[in-house]
This record gives sequence, C-alpha cells and structure tokens, in this order.
Amino acid sequence: MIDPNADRALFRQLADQIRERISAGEFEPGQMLPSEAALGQEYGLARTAVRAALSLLRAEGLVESVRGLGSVVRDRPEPKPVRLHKGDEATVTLGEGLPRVVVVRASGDTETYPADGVILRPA
Amino acid sequence: MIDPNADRALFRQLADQIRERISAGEFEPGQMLPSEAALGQEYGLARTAVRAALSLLRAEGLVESVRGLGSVVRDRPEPKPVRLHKGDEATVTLGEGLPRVVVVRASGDTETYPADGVILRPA
DNA sequence: CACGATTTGTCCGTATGTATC
DNA sequence: GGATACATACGGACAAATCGT
Repeated sequence: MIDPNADRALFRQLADQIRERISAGEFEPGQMLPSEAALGQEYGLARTAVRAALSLLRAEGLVESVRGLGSVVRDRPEPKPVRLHKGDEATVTLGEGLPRVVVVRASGDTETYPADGVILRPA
Repeated sequence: MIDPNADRALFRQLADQIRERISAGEFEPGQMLPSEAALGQEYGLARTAVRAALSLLRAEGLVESVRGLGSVVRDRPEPKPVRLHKGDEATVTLGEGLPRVVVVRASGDTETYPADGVILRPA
C-alpha cells in the first residue's frame, strides 16, 4: 500500500496506486473516483496529499476534476492520426489545463487537439 | 497589485504578476526569482498561495524550481524545426515535469524534445 | 570535512467559498 | 434548503538539497 518510510513522496505513491487501479480496470473511463475525503480516509492521508496526487493525474490527462461533483477517469480515445502536408506546422502550447497541439495549415487555418490525443505524421 | 475581492484566485493573480514581470524583463532567463518566502512577504500571501502560483508557471515552462536553491526563469530558445519524413511519427507524452515531444523515425530510432521547443514540419 | 543558513519539497490541520445534486 | 464535493487559502512543521564558511 502506502509506505510512509519509503523515499517516494506519499502523494506520489498514492498517484501510483490510483494509476494502477485505473489500468487494472477497477476505475473505468467516465466513472467517478472516490471523493478526496474518501481517498484520504482509505489511505490514511490528509486531503492535501490526496489533492496533490490528483493534481499529478490531471497533469497526465488521466483524470478530470469537477467542482461539486468529483473526479472522473478521463476517456482516452486512441490517439488520432493527423497528417501534416507541405507548408503545415505543428507546435505544442502549454498553459491552462492540458497541453494542446496546434496545427497551422499552409492555408492559414489552425486546428487544435488535446496533446495526448494525436499522432502526427507527414502526408 | 493583488485584489482579494477579485473573482480570480489569489495564486492566479500572483502568477499573472510574475508572468508580467518576466515578460517586462525585470526577471531575465537564467536569473533567480525571489524566494517563495520573499514573494509571500511582498504580496502578503501565504506560502501555499505562492507555491500554487509557481506551480502554474512551471507547468507553462516559464520557470524551473530546484530544491535548496530557488526558482529560475527558464531560458526558452526559439522553437527548433523538426522535420518529419515518410514513416516518421510524433506524439506528446505528458507526466512528470514538462511534456515532451517524442519522434519515432521510420528506422525505429526515437528522439525526444521539450514540447515547447520544437516546431514540427513535414519533410 | 563539518556546520549552519537558506530554499524548496512534503505533510498536516483547519477554515471558508462555491458549485452540484 | 441541505448535503456533498472540490477550490482556495491560511497556519505550522519537518525533511532534504544546496551553498558558503
């Protein structure tokens, strides 16, 4: 479970646990995670630690938190292929929320995608 | 400065302030930011709020923090063009620290770059 | 090499605000 | 209105890394 004496931070261990429970199928996409209070109770951690763990998982795009509702396992569709034609450019923008891939077409049109939802290929 | 009555969270306002001071050239790349304690003192905020603000800026790739040292303004080089040839693929990996762009060449070789340091173009 | 000062990292407890049901 | 749940913010505390003395 969680070892206070391990050299890995508690909130990282908790993130590991939740990550495993998700990949094990215990928590499925679209499904609610236990509340922060419940997770804290279950693992014997303060809510600050629980929130830090969830913050990590959010940065990984694994979960989303909605105020007044809870945290849900994010549905991660198979990365969608995006073709780059001559004159196209793709960059990654950081900042608010999940990073996004911005594709500027040769025509000047722009498209954006969740950064973990695309696989870029030359045309 | 910082308005406790604004709709915007205090730590977000602080992040805005620091962002402006960086883009204004008051803090230059490679230079140390004031310590968390100093920032808290200056803006009348608890360290939790200061750390939340710095966490935002780190996610944006604007600053880096080193334990025992402090936080430095990150040097953001001009995004470097990376050419995708036939059979190449590029994806973005989230997770620990800054997101990275992973390029898998047709040969099977892989290259990774800081996500905000590349501009992808078809060959 | 040892020691202390500084700074960030981690953790806890508590309180209040706000959105959802 | 009430219950639940996340967001924000404060305070304090100790650990760990770094640097200069």
